[in-house]
Amino acid sequence: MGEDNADIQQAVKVYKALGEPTRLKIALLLTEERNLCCSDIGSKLESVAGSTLSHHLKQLTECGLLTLRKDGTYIYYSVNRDMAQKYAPYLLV
Amino acid sequence: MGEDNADIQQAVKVYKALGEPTRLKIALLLTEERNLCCSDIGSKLESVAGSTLSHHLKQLTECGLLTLRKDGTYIYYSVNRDMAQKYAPYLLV
DNA sequence: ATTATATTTCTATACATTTAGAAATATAAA
DNA sequence: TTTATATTTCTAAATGTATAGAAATATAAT
Repeated sequence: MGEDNADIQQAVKVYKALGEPTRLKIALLLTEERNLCCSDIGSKLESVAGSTLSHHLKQLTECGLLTLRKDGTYIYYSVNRDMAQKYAPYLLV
Repeated sequence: MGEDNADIQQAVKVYKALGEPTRLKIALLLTEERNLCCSDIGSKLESVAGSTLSHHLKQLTECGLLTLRKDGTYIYYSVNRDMAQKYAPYLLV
């Protein structure tokens, strides 16, 4: 196996993040359109509480799949395409 | 989004299956070496009960990532490379 | 300063998952 | 037919996750 333990743990985090419907939808949204903020994303999903959304975005960010850029009160999210390419190029279709 | 709902559900299943360390290790093992049976796999992992292993293999099979071939009392597992290619080519390294 | 908006953290609850022992099933070997 | 081996299903306990409301934080606008 060419994969060391750290890499496996990283992969588990990424796949765990994508293995939940709301989060996978968020990742797909952000692959299609970059620089969406939390409330943009919220308005594109059916009724998810802000606190729930925040929790999901944190998970997607912490595994490295999303990057963020702060601007004032807003936080703009985008997918990290290198990570998507490595672990789940399915997203990039 | 080019992905329809059924495809998203399928992808969620695959990523959920891979988002757990024991299952990801099983998938990596089976990418390296095809046609391993349940107990072969068990002996390559550190102390996992047979019932637990069976449960994990079921999940990996039900999402389509693994194929199986029965031979007598044994069941030989392999990765479905098309599925791996589509959702997680990371496995194929 | 006050108010409004965006997002997070805290807290609690409901739900799902992981785990393994024990019992069950299935096939093969003696 | 009895015994051994491989795997599954059942059951229960422990742990983890998703969810959202309420309170907190942070920035911007009035």
